[in-house]
Amino acid sequence: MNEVELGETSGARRVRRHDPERRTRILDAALDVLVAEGAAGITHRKVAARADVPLGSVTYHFSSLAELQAQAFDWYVEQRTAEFESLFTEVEAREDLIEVLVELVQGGPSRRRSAVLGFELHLAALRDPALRALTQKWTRDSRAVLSRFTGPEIAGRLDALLEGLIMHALLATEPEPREATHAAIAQALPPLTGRDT
Amino acid sequence: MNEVELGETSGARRVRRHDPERRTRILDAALDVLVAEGAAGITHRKVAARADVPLGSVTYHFSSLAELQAQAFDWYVEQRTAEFESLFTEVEAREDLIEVLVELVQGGPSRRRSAVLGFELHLAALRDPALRALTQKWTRDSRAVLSRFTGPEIAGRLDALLEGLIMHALLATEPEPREATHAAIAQALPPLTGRDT
Amino acid sequence: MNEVELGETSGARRVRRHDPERRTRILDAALDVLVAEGAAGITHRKVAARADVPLGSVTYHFSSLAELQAQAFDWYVEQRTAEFESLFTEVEAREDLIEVLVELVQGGPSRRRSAVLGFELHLAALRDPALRALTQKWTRDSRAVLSRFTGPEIAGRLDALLEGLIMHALLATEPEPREATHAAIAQALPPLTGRDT
Amino acid sequence: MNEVELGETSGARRVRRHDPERRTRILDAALDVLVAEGAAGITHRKVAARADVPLGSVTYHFSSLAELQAQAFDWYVEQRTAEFESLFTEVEAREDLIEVLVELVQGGPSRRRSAVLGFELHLAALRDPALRALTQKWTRDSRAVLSRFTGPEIAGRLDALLEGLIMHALLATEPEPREATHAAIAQALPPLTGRDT
DNA sequence: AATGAATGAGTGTTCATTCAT
DNA sequence: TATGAATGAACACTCATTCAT
Repeated sequence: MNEVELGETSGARRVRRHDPERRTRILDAALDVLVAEGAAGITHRKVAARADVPLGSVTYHFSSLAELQAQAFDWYVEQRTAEFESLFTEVEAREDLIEVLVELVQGGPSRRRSAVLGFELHLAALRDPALRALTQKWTRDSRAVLSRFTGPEIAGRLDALLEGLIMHALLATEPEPREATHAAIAQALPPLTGRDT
Repeated sequence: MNEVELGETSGARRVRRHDPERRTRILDAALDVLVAEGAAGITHRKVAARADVPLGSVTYHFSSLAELQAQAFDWYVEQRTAEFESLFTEVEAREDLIEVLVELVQGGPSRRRSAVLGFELHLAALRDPALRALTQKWTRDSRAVLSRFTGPEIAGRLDALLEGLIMHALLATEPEPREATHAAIAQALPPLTGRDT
Repeated sequence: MNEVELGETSGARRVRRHDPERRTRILDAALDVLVAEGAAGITHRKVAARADVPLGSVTYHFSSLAELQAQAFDWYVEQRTAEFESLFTEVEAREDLIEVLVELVQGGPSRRRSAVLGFELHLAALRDPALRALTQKWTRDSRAVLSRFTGPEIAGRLDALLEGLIMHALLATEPEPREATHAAIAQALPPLTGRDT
Repeated sequence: MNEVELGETSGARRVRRHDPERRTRILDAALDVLVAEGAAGITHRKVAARADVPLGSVTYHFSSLAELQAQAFDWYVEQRTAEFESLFTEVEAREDLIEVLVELVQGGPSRRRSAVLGFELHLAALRDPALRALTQKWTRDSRAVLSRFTGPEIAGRLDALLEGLIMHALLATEPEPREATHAAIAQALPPLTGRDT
């Protein structure tokens, strides 16, 4: 809807005829660099190399490095929100919910990239008000999903708890026992309200 | 004798021949820069300017920027651990504990610097194993303090919850109501075990 | 069209948009610096200044200073080999050969640059195996040229003798008499074998 | 004679009561660095580290880096001249002389340090007139020693040849056969004149 | 006599960004 | 539309040298 092949007149992002996924490939590469080296390490050159595109291609598609970073975070949140939502499609009972959240926290290396990016975004947003709009929307969306099961108040607490648990899991040398995570989440989660019981 | 503490009128730097606190001043300056600009923004020059010492002085006292950063984080944790511990000296009943923790989360701009540095350290530690030793010791110490009131298991959950609440507080545009924070902490905190009831 | 070769009056640098010989100019400048200040004195900035290009241009064309030095030496050997070969095109008799070699040793300031660079290369090659490949090719080529007149064994000795004579000539405050050089070379050169007598 | 324990009044170098060999140890360390890294690599710090003395000790004993280098070369030539002279004490016949010189050229890694330093000095002297006085004295002395066996003219040629042979030996990946070196020297060496036949 | 602290100049290198093509 | 060449600012770091002690 907001992307047209031809005839665009506004200043909105163009779509290229050839290699239409180049933009996304660059964004993914930027996220890769972000995970690997942190916000300090992101440069046009590294992103270009990782995306396997010429240097000029990066500066062509993104008017500045800050813009590239911002759009990469946009893209990240977009993906992560969808993924987060999809986790709950089959949740029916309280125990299902707990199980999903435990998996979210414990989810091994596969979840690491995602988690690291989340914290990078949070920290970047501390200093960049433009990004703060994004984190707020993200938080709101996450809580909304949880709220469907818990009500808004519990959702907020749960969200904070998950954040802390994930950070600790990332930093721990040896993984927390699954039962401990389970107990922590269960304690925060009274009998479900919401669409089901 | 040839150096006067007071009466400096110009902004120009004085010759400081004997300056035994220079190291610490540089470390504090590094933390200031870290708060203001993040790990990405720390440079010898900015630190030197903030500490009001010549550039060469920073490289003289710290053999590399990584080393400076590491020692700054050490210094931060040392201070913060002491401060954290002192918060609990007068805690006697469950409600005291809750109150202290709510204050920790809500504590306004005065606590901002401290909190931001904590998250910067966490993020840096994700990539630097040397820093991970520091975060682990820090986490261990924090939990030990909490454990005196709650037992180890609850302490762990509580610590995670606090981490998440603080991050959300930092990012929120308008502060969470104090009651919400209170309720979240209270929920995580069963009747006290430990040295008192 | 918008750039004029002549008529530059100020020392200021012009914008040079299309400058296909820039690489070579940088290499020549590097050799100039090498002659003037030795391997110890070569820096990006000096080379840039001598080549009349911006600093960034040097680092753009050569990925490191070592690479610049290596390519400069390559370029030097390429030129010098050709020059060396051309010296012998008209040599027919033994006396012609001697005369050419005497000139090689005695050849005044015009030859100084070339000779100094040769020794710089030798010394650099002592520590850098990559350069050693270059000196070996160079030595092989030089000897091959001499061999056409003398056979390989004599060529080797002659080559060593010339090297020593040139070094001494460079270091002497007053030039060796031409006859002494002549005699030294003549002694090392038995009746010619090779393509002529 | 030129070094007194006490009561020095002139500006000449002092002798320290403690650690009287520190000066020489520093000079040897400087030569080590020179061999290892070339003239480009010599710094106060590296020399101090190699000599295992404090940084201040180097600047205390030598008023500048150039002075340190110059005195290191002095010290080198002094040692090498003595060593060179001693090589010939037992030379009686032409074949002895040849044998000594072949050994000089072929002498393996043990001679490498010495040879490298010789070329470093030559190259440095190309640009520093003060050092040129030293190289000239050195050359004169070497030739004088050879002259005792060969007469001055032959000594000069021989000296040049040796220089070239040594350089080639240093740069060659596989050593020249001993016979080739022998033949080269023998050819340059007519029946001996001098103190013996 | 001896040395560690200190500093400003200078190094190689990386980089965001601009621009001609 | 797309890109390689280009450049000036900034970076981390090294260093010779000075100086108080």
